[in-house]
Amino acid sequence: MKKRNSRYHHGHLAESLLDAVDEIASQFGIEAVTLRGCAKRIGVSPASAFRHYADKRALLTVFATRALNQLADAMEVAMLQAQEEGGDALHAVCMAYVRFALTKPAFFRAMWREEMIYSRDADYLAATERLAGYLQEGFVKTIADEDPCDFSPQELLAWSAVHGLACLFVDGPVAREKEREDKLQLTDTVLRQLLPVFSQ
Amino acid sequence: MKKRNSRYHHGHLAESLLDAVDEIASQFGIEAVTLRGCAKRIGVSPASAFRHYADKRALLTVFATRALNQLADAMEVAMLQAQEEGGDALHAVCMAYVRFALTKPAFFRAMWREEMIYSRDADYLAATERLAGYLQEGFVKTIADEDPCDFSPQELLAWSAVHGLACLFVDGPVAREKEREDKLQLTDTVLRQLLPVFSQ
DNA sequence: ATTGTAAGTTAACAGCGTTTACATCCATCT
DNA sequence: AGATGGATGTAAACGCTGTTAACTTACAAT
Repeated sequence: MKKRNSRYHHGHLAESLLDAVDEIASQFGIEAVTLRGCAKRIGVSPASAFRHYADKRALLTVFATRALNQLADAMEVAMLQAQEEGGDALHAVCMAYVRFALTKPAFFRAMWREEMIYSRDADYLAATERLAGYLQEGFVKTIADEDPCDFSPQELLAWSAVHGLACLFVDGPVAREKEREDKLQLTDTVLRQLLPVFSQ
Repeated sequence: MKKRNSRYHHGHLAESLLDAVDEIASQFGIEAVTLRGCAKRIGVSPASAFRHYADKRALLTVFATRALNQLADAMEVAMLQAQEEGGDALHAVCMAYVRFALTKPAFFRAMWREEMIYSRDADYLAATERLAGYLQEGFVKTIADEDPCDFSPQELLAWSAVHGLACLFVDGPVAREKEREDKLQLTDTVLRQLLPVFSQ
């Protein structure tokens, strides 16, 4: 399969670099991610990264895109499961959103750090749209959506609430000392406050 | 008043550094803020900053605290004005929140960038509590607050919604191409969706 | 076999945060 | 008024960063 005689060519450097970002960000936070550090972890020269990414920002953009898709995956799973069990799909998707932010805070931060990524990148934008799609999908059966691309006020409120809660948990002063499960419980309670908005 | 004979001692270096952060962040974003850059802008040696701040993170912490208090000031003004005019104080405070984020996005980002500041700093925490206070104040007349330090689900929902909307506008893909006024109009619409939550 | 190209290396650059040793000024005490 | 000590600024250096340019290696197609 792979020829390992010569160590000169790595073979999967682009992906390995992403994995290195993954590991360093998970351990030490996204601000601690360094091109040289990633290269060293893989056992490769610092300059080699530039054969695969235009600059550090491009690498972080791909990483953010990957993280977005991981979040979207989790939301999809939650949605399908809720639909199977006849539960509230929107609620399940929102809970998955916050759960991901609490489980992988560095990934969640990287997703939205506009100054660190190329936020106009096509793949990145596609990932955000996929994400938004799962949030909207909870509404299609209750509210007639005017424009599939744009958001209804209810949809935007749902996204804002869940995104704001995740951000306040991750970077803000809310429930800083509490356990993960307590935060999820709190999330559930807060989200239930939204029910009268959607069932009027 | 001030002796300007000798330029050796600056006199207001600590504040001037904060102003430099202010200007550079406003022009080029918070990620472009550099200790050396701030020092050069003031006309002072790079090392001088360390007489007043333990490290860069400490400087950014004070800057974030100042920004938090500026936001809290804006919220206070909005609240008082609404109370005078008999308007909805909570709505006014929330609108001020988003308006500040849109007007000074770099400041808003700096406030919540946990990895860039010492978020356990006493002054910083006091500023966040002051901020939270104005959001809670909109509730004191409608909902009996159990614990003034903790948040009720309604209060947390309000903060989450307004914070999430601000974050999505500033760093996210929502309404990226729209004008400031359109975003504020959208904010108003979204916030009005919350009314049934508080008036049941 | 030759050769072209993709993918790696090495060495260097300027700029960064930070520290250490030194210089200067100001306030205070005789 | 003169000495002195602490606060405040400077200069030079450290290792680290992202990035580039010139070079080398390995594979793939002719």
